[in-house]
Amino acid sequence: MVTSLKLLKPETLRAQVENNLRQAIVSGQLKAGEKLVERELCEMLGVSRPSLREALRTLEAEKLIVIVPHRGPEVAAISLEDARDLYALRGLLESFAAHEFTRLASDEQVKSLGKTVRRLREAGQKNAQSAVLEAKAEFYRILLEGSGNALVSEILGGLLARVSLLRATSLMLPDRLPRSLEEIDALLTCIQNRDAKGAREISHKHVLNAERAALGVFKLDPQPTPTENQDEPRLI
Amino acid sequence: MVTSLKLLKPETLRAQVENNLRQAIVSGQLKAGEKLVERELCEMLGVSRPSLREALRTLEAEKLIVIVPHRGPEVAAISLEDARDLYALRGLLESFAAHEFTRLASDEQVKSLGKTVRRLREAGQKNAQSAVLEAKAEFYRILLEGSGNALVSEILGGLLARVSLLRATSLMLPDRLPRSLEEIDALLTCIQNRDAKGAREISHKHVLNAERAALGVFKLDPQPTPTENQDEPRLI
DNA sequence: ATTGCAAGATTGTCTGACAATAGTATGATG
DNA sequence: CATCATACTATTGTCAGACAATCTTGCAAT
Repeated sequence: MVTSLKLLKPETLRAQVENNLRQAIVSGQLKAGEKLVERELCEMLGVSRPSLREALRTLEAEKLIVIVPHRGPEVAAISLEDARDLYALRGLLESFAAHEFTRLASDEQVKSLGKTVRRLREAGQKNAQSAVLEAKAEFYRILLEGSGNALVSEILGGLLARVSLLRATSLMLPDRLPRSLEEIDALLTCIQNRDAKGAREISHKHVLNAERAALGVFKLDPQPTPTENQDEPRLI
Repeated sequence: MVTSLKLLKPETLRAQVENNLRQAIVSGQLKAGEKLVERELCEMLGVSRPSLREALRTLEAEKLIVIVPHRGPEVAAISLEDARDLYALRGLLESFAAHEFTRLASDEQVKSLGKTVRRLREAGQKNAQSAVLEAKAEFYRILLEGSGNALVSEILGGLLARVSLLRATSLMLPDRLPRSLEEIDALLTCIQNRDAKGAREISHKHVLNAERAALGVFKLDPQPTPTENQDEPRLI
C-alpha cells in the first residue's frame, strides 16, 4: 500500500516565481504602480532572467502587472473606472455563483459553508484580521467549488486577486466588517432555505455595498494612480 | 504639423509570436489537443526559444494552450463540462453586455450596430462564410465597446477565443445561421427601442441556442478529447 | 526655462550549453 | 507470449553571457 505520494507540487521553478510574485502583489508587499526591475527581482528570487521573464508574462496575462515595451513591468494600478468595472463584473459572477450553489450544492457543502461562516463571525467579533481573511478565503473556496462551474471559479478568482490591488479591501475592513457579516449571514440563510433567487439578490447587494465602501479610497485620494495620465496617448 | 505618427505597433517580436499562434489556434490551423514542440515552432516562426517560450506562457495564461511540466505545450481541448461552463458564463456576460449597451450606448453606436447587422444579414444570405465571420466580429466589437465595461469586454473576448476551440462554431454555422440571424434581428430591435431587459433576455436565449447547437459535437463524437482521461489523476 | 545631446541603465533578443524528466525501444525473465 | 526492468533518446527546464535597441537622466547650450 502506498503511504506517501508526491502528486501535487512538481512545482517547476518558474511556477514558484509566479506564486511568490503573485503573493507579494495581492498581499500588498509590492504596491500598485511600483516599478519592477528584472535584475533586482532575479537577485531577490535567485533565478535567472529567462525564468523570471516567463513568470512575468504570466502575471501580465493575469493583469496583475503591466509591461510597456522597453520600459519594463510594474504592478498594475486600478483607476476609478477599472474599479467600477471590476465590481460590476464581480457582482454579476458572485451572485451567479451564489445562485448556482444554492441550487446545486450538496447538503454537506451547505453545512460546511455554515461552519465556515460561524468561524468567520467569531474571528470578526474578535477583530482577528488574519483569521478573518483566512475564513473569507475558505468561504469563497467552498462557494465556488459548490457552484459547479469551474470556469466561473477561475475568472472570479482572478477578479478577486485584482480587487486586492485596491488596498481598500483590507484597510476599510474594520469599519464595514459588522455589516459585511450581517449580509453574509443573510446569504447563508437563503442558501440553507434553498432560495436561489434570494441568494442571488443578497449576494449582489453584498458586492454593491463592498463596492461603495471600497470606492471611498478614490474620494479621499485625489490622484489614486499618478502614473496613469500619460498611459494612453491622446491623438488630439 | 504632424502628418504621420507611428504610435500604435511598436510590436515587440514576442507579441508577434503571440498573435501568430493565437490566430493559428482560434482559426483551427492548430487543432485542439495537438502537441506543440518548441523547436518546431521556433523554426516555423524564425525566433529563438526564449522569445517563443515567453509567448507560450501568455497563451497558457489565456487558457488557449495547456503546458504540463516536462511534457510540453499542447493546444487546449475542451471537454463537455468545459463547454457547458463556457456557454453558461458567456450567456451571463453577453446578456449583461447587451443590457448595458441598450442602456448606455449613444445613438451613433446603435446606428453603427444596425449597419453591421445589415451587413451580417446580407453576408448570411449569400452564404459568404468569411464575410459572416468578419461582420460578426465587428458586431461584437461595437457591442462590447458600447457596453461601457472594458473588463467585461476583455473577459468575454477571451471566452470567445476559447469557444472557437470547439470547432463546432464554424462547422455548425450553415444549419443554424438563419435562426441565429433572426435572433440577432430581434436583439437589434430591442436595442433600438432601448428595451434593456428585453435585450438581455433575447441575448441570453441566443447564447443558449448557440450552446445547444454547438454541444451537438459531443453527441456525434464519442471521445471528443481522447487525451483527456488521464489528465487528472484519480486518488481512488 | 526650454531644447538638444551624450552617457548610463534597462529591456529585447539571440546563442549555446547542460541537467532533469518523459517517452520509447530493447532485452531479460517468468 | 506477456510482462517487467533497463538503457537510450528526445524534449523541456534552467542557466550564463552577450549585444543591439530603446528609454531615462543629467548636463550643456541657447
